[in-house]
This record gives sequence, structure tokens and C-alpha cells, in this order.
Amino acid sequence: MSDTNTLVRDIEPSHDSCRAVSETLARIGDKWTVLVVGALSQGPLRYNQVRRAVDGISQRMLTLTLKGLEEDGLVSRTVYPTVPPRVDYELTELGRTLIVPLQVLHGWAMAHRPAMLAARAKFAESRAPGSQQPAFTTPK
Amino acid sequence: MSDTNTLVRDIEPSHDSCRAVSETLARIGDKWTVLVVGALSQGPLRYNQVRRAVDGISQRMLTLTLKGLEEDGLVSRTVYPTVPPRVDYELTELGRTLIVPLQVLHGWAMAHRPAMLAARAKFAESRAPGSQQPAFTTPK
DNA sequence: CTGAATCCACCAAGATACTG
DNA sequence: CAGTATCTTGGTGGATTCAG
Repeated sequence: MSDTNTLVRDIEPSHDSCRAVSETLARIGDKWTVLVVGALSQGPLRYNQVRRAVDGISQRMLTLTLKGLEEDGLVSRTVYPTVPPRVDYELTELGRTLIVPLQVLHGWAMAHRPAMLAARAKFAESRAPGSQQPAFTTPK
Repeated sequence: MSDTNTLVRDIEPSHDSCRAVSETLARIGDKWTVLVVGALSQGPLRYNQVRRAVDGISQRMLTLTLKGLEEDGLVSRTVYPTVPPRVDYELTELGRTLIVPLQVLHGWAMAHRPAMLAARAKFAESRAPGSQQPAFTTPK
């Protein structure tokens, strides 16, 4: 509606750091990346070894995740021209630095996840008490 | 439930611990949560204040994100029955504990994001130089 | 001002089958 | 063994509109 468009250049320099966190989270915060990194944190693994370590991942997602990690320089891919083919994946130096913040996150999760679950249960209870909610159950 | 499994050490964290990290990341690792938490980390804010602080977020996403955080007990919601209505959002004690791992993540991002970007650029160059590797794009 | 509700586009992700 | 190709689907998130 604003025709002349009051050029409100919303510069947010102070929250630029939050952007960095957000972008990083967008990279490593997907469904499988941390699990793959966790599996590789114990040492180099072959393709199917990673697959077995990360239970439930599909071939497609494993390939995509590994490719993304390789692209970001977090994982190195080594092909041995043998038969049958063998491909090793290993955390790079850069990738290993990720383990520390991941462990911090793990510590937080272990310490506060029960509280979060409790809060969620309490929240659900306050919204669906089961004792006072007519007009929805229609018992008749 | 064998009570003698106390020998399970952190050597194999890929089953339980990484799951916890993954689940936690699934909660706070979405597009806006960390930005909202970051905005609220400086103190309580009203709805539109958060909206302005987190530039680019839509009302829908802000509401959903805040509701999710409230449900998880990370953010408290205070309604002032005034006119016009006023709603304050504030990090709870639990929510404030999130700041620490977030700062760790921020530190990692600041330290290693350049390396990641460089690795990605290098990777892209090795794959699409335009001069070295012709016809790699599977001419169907 | 603070939401809720609806519609819709996009993409992550699973399943499956095929290749080298 | 180590991937790739294709189809399909469910969820995420954006834009817009309505309501208290």
C-alpha cells in the first residue's frame, strides 16, 4: 500500500551474530547431520557403516547429508579403487571442531530436556483439562 | 532392564546421546526460534517489539514460534488486560539456560564459518569450473 | 495491538528401483 | 558396495485476510 515506500532500511547490526547462529543451525540443524557427525566422531567409517550407525536413515538422505558435509569441508571422502568399491568418510579437522558445541548442546539437552517435557505436559494439561470442556465432547 | 549395564560409557553415544541432541535440535533448530530467543535474551519484549527485532518474520511464524517456546517452558507469556491489549514475552529461567549453548554455537559459527564458506566455494569450483570438466551434467 | 484462520508454494524426506 | 533417479507426500513457512 505504501506507494512511496518509506525506505525503512531495517538494519539489524546488533543481531548479526544471531544470524550467524541461525545460518549455522540451518546447515547442521537438519534431521540427520548431527547423527552422522556423531557416528563419524568415533572415527572414519565406510558408507554402509555410517548407514548402520545412523539407524533409520535412507540411502538418499545419507548420501545427501554426507555430500553436504563434504561440501562444507566438515567431512572428507576417500575412495579406494578396489573391488568391491570402498569409500571412507571421516571428520576433517574442521569437522572435529563441531564436536565441542555438539557436546555442549548434548549437555544442555540431558540437563533440561526433562524440564521441557514436563513443561509441555503441563501446558497440554492446562489446555485440555478433561474436566471442563463442554461443547466439544457432545456426550449425546 | 538389566541393572548391570552400568558399564555403558560415553564411547557409544550414537544411540542415546545423539538422539537427544537431534531431538533438541529439532525443537530449537528451526528457522526462527534462535532468533526469537536471541531477541528476548536482552529482556522482555512485546509482540511487535519481537517482530521488529526479528526482521523478516511473519506474524504467523512469530506466533507459532512464541507458542512453541511457551509450550516448552522456555518463554513466559504475560497478558495485560488493557486497551489496546499488551502481551509481554520473556525468557523463563529454563529459557535463559539456553543462552549458554547458543553462545557456544555462536562462537563456533564466528570462528569456523569462514572456513566453511571457503570450503564450499572450493567445492563448487572443483565441480563446476566450466572449463575443466565438460559434459559432466549428464546430457540426457 | 495481538493474534487466529485460510490458502498455497516449496522442499525435505521416505520408498523404491536401477546402475557401475 | 556405493551410490543415483524418480515419484510421492507431509511439513514448513509465506502472504493475506479476519477477529477480539
